[in-house]
Amino acid sequence: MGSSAMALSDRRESILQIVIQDYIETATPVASRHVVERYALPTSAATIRHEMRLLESEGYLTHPHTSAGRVPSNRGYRHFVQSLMGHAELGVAEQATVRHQFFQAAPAVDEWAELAANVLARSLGLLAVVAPPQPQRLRVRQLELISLNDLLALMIVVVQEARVIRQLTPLPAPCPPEQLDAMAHRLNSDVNGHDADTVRTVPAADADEQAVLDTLARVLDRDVERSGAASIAGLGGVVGQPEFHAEPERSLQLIDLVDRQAITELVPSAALEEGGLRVLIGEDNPSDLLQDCSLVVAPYGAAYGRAGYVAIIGPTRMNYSRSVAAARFHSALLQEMMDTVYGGAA
Amino acid sequence: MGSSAMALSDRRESILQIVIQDYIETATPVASRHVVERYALPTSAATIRHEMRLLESEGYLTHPHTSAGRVPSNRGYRHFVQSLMGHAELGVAEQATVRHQFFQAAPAVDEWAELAANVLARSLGLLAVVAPPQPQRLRVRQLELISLNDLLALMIVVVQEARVIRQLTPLPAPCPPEQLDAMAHRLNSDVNGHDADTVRTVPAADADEQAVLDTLARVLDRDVERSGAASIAGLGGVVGQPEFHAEPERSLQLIDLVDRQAITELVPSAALEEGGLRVLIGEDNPSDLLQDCSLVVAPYGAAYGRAGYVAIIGPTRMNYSRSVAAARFHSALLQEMMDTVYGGAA
DNA sequence: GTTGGCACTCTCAAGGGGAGAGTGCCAGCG
DNA sequence: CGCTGGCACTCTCCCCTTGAGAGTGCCAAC
Repeated sequence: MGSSAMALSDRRESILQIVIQDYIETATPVASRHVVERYALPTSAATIRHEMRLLESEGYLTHPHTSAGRVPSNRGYRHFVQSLMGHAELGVAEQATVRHQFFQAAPAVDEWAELAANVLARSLGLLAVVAPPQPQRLRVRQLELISLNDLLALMIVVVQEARVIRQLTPLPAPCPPEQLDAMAHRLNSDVNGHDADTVRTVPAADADEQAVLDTLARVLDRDVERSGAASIAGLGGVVGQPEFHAEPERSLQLIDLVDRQAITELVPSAALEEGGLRVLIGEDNPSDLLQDCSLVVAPYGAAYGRAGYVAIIGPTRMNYSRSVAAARFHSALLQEMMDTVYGGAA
Repeated sequence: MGSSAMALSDRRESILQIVIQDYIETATPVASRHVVERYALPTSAATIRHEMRLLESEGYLTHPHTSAGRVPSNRGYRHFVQSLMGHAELGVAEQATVRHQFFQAAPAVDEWAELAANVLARSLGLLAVVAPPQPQRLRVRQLELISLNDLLALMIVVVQEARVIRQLTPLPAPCPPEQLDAMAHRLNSDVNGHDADTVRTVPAADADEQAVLDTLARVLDRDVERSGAASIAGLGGVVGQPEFHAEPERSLQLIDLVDRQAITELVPSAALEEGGLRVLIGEDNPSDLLQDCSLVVAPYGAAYGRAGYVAIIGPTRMNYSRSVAAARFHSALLQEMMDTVYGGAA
């Protein structure tokens, strides 16, 4: 495995960087001759071969077979991400466009997550998973009751955790629209800021009010479970990558996971705890499915419960620089959106 | 092409039925010997071969190549669907389970569509697309304004067409919560029952009110476009089918279409106009992508605008009996749900 | 009308070069 | 002492061939 402590010489580092960037771009093993020609290096192919050999003996590169060019190993990618890739930012114009789209969208975390996933998937061509934060409890911000008929009301609850909940509520006693309106007004001050538990302690004036409060409490409980359905986009882009072409079963597994909304299982919760952006490469990932894949995770919204995250999944050969920049930008934007719109109440 | 008018003999019909059912089940061309053995027919393989040859000359069966068994042609499938397959219904227990799930869900067409797509995809193992009806216009039923801060309000619009719209609204002049509340109350009677066009004619008392009305009108217009985002599920099941294994590019196209939410384009609007359930087989379909696929479409909710639909997409080799039964059941259920919950207002 | 027999056709999987691509190493050179 | 050109070596990939297997189509007989 070579001496992992020894620093790489400058030239060797830049060769490593070239090999990785070229491989990221072309998806084919990169040959010594290709390197000198394309990058107009002042050395011969033989010299590059020599350096590549050393890089391989130190574990940064591999060899699919004897007569193939070099391919970055996971260790190579890791070094690249830590030291070689630099720190890119999204272009100003792109930032502005995305920001604009967000302020156009309906003001709910789920919508933002959906939008973020779509934008990320499209701009990176990779799989994007965006999960809203999971509140531990939901607190009422505003309660509305809309009469559908005398015995059925539509309840709308805006909660402080950036969600709007809708629920049908049967009424035990007939209740005309105006009366329902009055009830909503009355209850609003009683339940404002309350969570499921404290809503249960609010006294009710009559049977209808009791029914509404019961439903409200139940719904607050239920939505804690249900909330945070992650948005997923970009499946087409990722299974179109050459690494998936070779192994159709892997593609199928991935498709199935996405279809069943179960890729969230692939994002290890440990990655969220530190709070910073993380890059998991190859075997860092818990699942076999992602052995040749990398995962970029950026958490956000920890103040609103269990943190949500922006995750990018793609082959280890992904463009880390862009992915990291995009994930960082979107997580920050989501955080900002939540703070602006719902922050005052958190 | 043989005499299309001539009726098939009883024996030939039952051989056709056996071949189609066997092929649906096994996905491999069915050989004459296989038929006599598996179904214990009182004739020899040679006789079956003879009949198959006639069925082929009449266009009901085909031949992948000289030494392969028979495969149903599109015409064969069509005949099967029309005359041979019978009329199945979903099991009572299954009906009850699904019904229960629907009444548990949040009361909005989009949620129901999502649920229906998931249930269908899971139970059939095929691609399910469920689109809510598209209203021609949205009419306000109730308007709520929630103050986020002095310059930003959260607008919630309940419309008569079974939807709840949320939108952020910047306010030109600072407006404290109580004042906003009063404005909502005042506006509510002005806009109730109005659509985008008539909302624009409502006079505003001040700049903030104008801003709110503008946003409202814009949002009503925008959501007419946006509404009816179809729910899609079951991609995993369908690309796992053997017919897609052979052609990865086709799978990719399909995945991409699903990913971009664009499969709705594959459902020809002509199929919705008659109002009844339709089965489109192979070249009946407008898109090249579905050449070896069939589409089962069941419209619903035409009373609420342009009709929504329940669509099942799978290889022509799909289980038509189950697909048709399931599509019929779900479209009826969706219709029923809409009528129960929003019917009074339509 | 039905049947067994048989020749015929086509697919599919396995095996065998030949071309091409790259490396590893070495001897020589600045 | 590091760099370079040269060259043998290895491995993949593609094409071709070959043989086994599967099913049919047809025919002559019942």
